[in-house]
Amino acid sequence: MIPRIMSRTPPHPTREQIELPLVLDCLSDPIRLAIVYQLAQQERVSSELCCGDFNGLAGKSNLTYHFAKLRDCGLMQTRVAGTNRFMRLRREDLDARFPGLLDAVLKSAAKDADRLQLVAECDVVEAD
Amino acid sequence: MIPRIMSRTPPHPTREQIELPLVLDCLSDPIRLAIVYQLAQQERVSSELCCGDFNGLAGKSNLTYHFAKLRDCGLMQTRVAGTNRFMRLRREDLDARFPGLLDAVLKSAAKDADRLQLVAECDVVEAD
DNA sequence: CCCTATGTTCAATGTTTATTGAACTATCGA
DNA sequence: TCGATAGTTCAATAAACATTGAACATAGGG
Repeated sequence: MIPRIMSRTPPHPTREQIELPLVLDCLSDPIRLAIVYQLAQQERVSSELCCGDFNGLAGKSNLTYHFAKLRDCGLMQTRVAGTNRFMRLRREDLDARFPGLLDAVLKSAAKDADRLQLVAECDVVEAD
Repeated sequence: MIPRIMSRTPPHPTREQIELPLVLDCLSDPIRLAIVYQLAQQERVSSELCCGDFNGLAGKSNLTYHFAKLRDCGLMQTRVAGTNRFMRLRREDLDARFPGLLDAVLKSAAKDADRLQLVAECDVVEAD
């Protein structure tokens, strides 16, 4: 049996490798849009969140799947710390690559927060 | 045998029915993004294009499929005129619903025009 | 050192998607 | 009225996608 390695930082695309269609496709999924939205709100505070902070959105293994997609398209970065993985938006890279895009999407999402069942700004607190 | 009707204007969503995830999903397909991009360039001129103007992008029946998706999500409008169907971007509705979004996507696409194999501004002329 | 918490991997599942080509509908002009 | 032109519909297909649960890996605390 080949042991599988899980403890290393997964690969991320470089800034230049970020592709518009992949980014848009990532953002088109309601769960991933909610993840990105939540990460964007966190930017004002500590800028990082860990997997468990999104448990309300889907099951654990399903979240892992969505995190991988968000990472692969360059929307977010994962940092491994002990048994936790901390994520943050790759805002600088996104803004450099596609100026105004992320903000336009986030503003649009905010406008439809109800419809999209997004967490309100003050709800972004850890659940017990 | 039930005769199928093809000559009536297909249904379009109202402005309020336009949904962010559907719009982003539509724009995430390279062929549809190219269609939208080309329609956006046409805005400066006659604002309308017909199906045949996109024949370079895919086969006819495949284009019909993509047009339907673009219509269903509210990105474009179809007007039936004789044996032609004229399309235009629903810019006003889009801008009202998600301010800045369409322009941000178009600007991002323009930046990657090469990578996305989009027609240059002056190339938007009918092929013989 | 074991137990628990955190998160990943993998295989299986059912759904949606994009793409074809062939058959069809509809309109226009000669 | 016939033929050409423009585009749609439908069925088939293969690929990609989202979701699940069970098994696993990893690190930290008693």
